[in-house]
Amino acid sequence: MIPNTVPVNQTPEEKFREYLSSRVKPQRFTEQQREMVRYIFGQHEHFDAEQLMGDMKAAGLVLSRATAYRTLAKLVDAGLLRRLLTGDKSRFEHDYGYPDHDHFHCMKCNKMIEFHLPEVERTLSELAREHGFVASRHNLIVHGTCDPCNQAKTPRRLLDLI
Amino acid sequence: MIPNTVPVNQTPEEKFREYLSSRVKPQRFTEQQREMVRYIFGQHEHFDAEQLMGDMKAAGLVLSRATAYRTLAKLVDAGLLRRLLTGDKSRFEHDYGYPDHDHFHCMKCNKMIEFHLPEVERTLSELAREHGFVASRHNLIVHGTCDPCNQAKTPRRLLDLI
DNA sequence: ATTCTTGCAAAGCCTTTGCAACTGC
DNA sequence: GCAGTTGCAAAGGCTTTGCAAGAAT
Repeated sequence: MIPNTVPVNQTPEEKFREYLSSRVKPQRFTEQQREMVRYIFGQHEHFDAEQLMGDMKAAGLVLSRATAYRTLAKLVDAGLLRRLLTGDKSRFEHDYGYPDHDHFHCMKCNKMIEFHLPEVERTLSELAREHGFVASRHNLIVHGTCDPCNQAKTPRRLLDLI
Repeated sequence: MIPNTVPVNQTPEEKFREYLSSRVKPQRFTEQQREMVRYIFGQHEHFDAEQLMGDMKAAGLVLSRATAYRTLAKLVDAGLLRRLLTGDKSRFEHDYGYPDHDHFHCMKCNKMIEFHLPEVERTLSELAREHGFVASRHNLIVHGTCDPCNQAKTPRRLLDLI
């Protein structure tokens, strides 16, 4: 449904280096940052800070919580990652080298299904223009339950019984 | 652009009472809850928990933080309020008696501008159906800067100078 | 009377930050 | 060597929760 990639002419690592060095106040590219970028772009799941640290630790890569958060913020700012607002904590996904898309979020299994609706985006930017609003990005998540979870037909839980 | 209200046949207070008494385990309607419902539906701004408590206190109505949060959760569950995910904290707005809509969120002045695009909703539910996804609600926020803030033309701040 | 709600303060959770040691450039 | 980065632990901001006292049904 969504093509897997968009052609890019730099690796995520290169793009990040470029971002860092182009700052008014140049920033440094460290080993921890390199490991994070490589690990993150070596897979394609949505993740949150805690998951990332856990997975990297399991892969023998260690970094402190502080560095994880600090670097994630830079990666978002650099346009390499996109931050998703799902309610509680921040979740991240690839931005660079991956087409724009929105999500279905399954409230049962927590899975995120990507989709892309160009006409919706066109409609939105048109409306924004009419309002004199300068749109920079949007966040669209449709909450519900996914097909597998619906098929499962688990007897619904009576939340009020407690 | 958006009609101000949708016809409803119960006051918010009545609807909340009904919700409370229809629970498997009936809940009680207290004075603090009544004050909250009346205060909230007596105005029409978007608000967060802290603002609500501050405003109510200024109006001579007191309630504890715990009660504010607990009641807001019930009001959302009852379909009276809608919870908006703007990133940091939860913001709320009327749901009952107010048409579905989405938002432009101004990143400079924090204002939220409402809009309603039926065709977008139609497109989304169609796509959901195709995926076997059962959608229950969605959250769409377009971030950017609003017309007044754009007109203001304040010299842009060099965030990197620090 | 029973059972839910309140208020307080403490704890929880995610995220940020001060500071000394460290490292990229 | 200078200036930015790391790691630790502590603090921060928003939200939830345990518990005893109070209130709704």
